[in-house]
Amino acid sequence: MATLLTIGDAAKESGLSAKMIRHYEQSGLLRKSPRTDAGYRLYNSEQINQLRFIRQARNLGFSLHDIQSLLALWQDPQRESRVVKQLAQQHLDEIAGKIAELQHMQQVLTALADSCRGDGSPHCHILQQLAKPG
Amino acid sequence: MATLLTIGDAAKESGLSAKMIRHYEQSGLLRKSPRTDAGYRLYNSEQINQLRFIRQARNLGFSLHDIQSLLALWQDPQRESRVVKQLAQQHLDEIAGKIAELQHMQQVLTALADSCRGDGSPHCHILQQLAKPG
DNA sequence: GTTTGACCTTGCCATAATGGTAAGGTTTAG
DNA sequence: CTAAACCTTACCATTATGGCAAGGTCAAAC
Repeated sequence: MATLLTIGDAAKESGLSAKMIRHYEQSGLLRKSPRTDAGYRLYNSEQINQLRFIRQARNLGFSLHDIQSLLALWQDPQRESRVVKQLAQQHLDEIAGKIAELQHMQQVLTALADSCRGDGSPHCHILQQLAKPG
Repeated sequence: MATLLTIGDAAKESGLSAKMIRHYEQSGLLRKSPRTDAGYRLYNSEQINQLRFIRQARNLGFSLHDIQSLLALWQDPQRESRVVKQLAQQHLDEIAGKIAELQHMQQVLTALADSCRGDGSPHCHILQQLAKPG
């Protein structure tokens, strides 16, 4: 059965917002969807699957740019899994980089916060440290 | 000695870019700096210190919004260190949240990547998983 | 004294991904 | 027939930063 959903229902089905779906279409991530006579977008189950794919990739932190590649690979029966894995690995490297950066901030700031009494007095190592020229 | 620096030198001294300094001024983070007759901004050593303060806070990931508060606290001799510590703790919570989120992505994606052969064949668990309805 | 290069100025546009709002058309249920 | 709940487009906002362009200024070299 070729059930066709309007964008609101497609949003509910996919876990995206209608706003995002329109945005993805406009930015070329999705092909333009067919419309009713009144101009309402319609989505079939294949397109719903695409939307779900996008949502899951977003949940893994992939950029829309990367997702465009992932979608293309997904739809290419001739793809080499090497390419997909490479994309994933690249993204993992990025994630690891961000984690490291955040952990560094965490470490430094935790040390500072620990040495701040946090009471009613104005003395505070955090401000003191931020004010140091280093 | 009241050495006055132009914005380029202030940028070098502080580790910020001239663009950022102008932006900080325009967004109210910094007071409007005095100008030469020709309209060039001039910075004295106190303002250079402020710029350094901002850079260090940025390095710890504080938003410009938070930095505005930090600057105000820094310049208030009546501050209570409690307030500073609270700000820091709040930011630490945010950092921890982001780290957790990234680590979750890392974990899931690593598992997927590990189960992708990454060779010349089209078979790929990563795409398979992204395509699953869950 | 003029030229040249390195500065400075403002203003506008771009990024990434999303949300909000407004003004207006459509469909459906009462 | 009307009201609610949809849909449409278009524009603006967010966050922090970079880039570019058109034009003014300053210092040094010629």
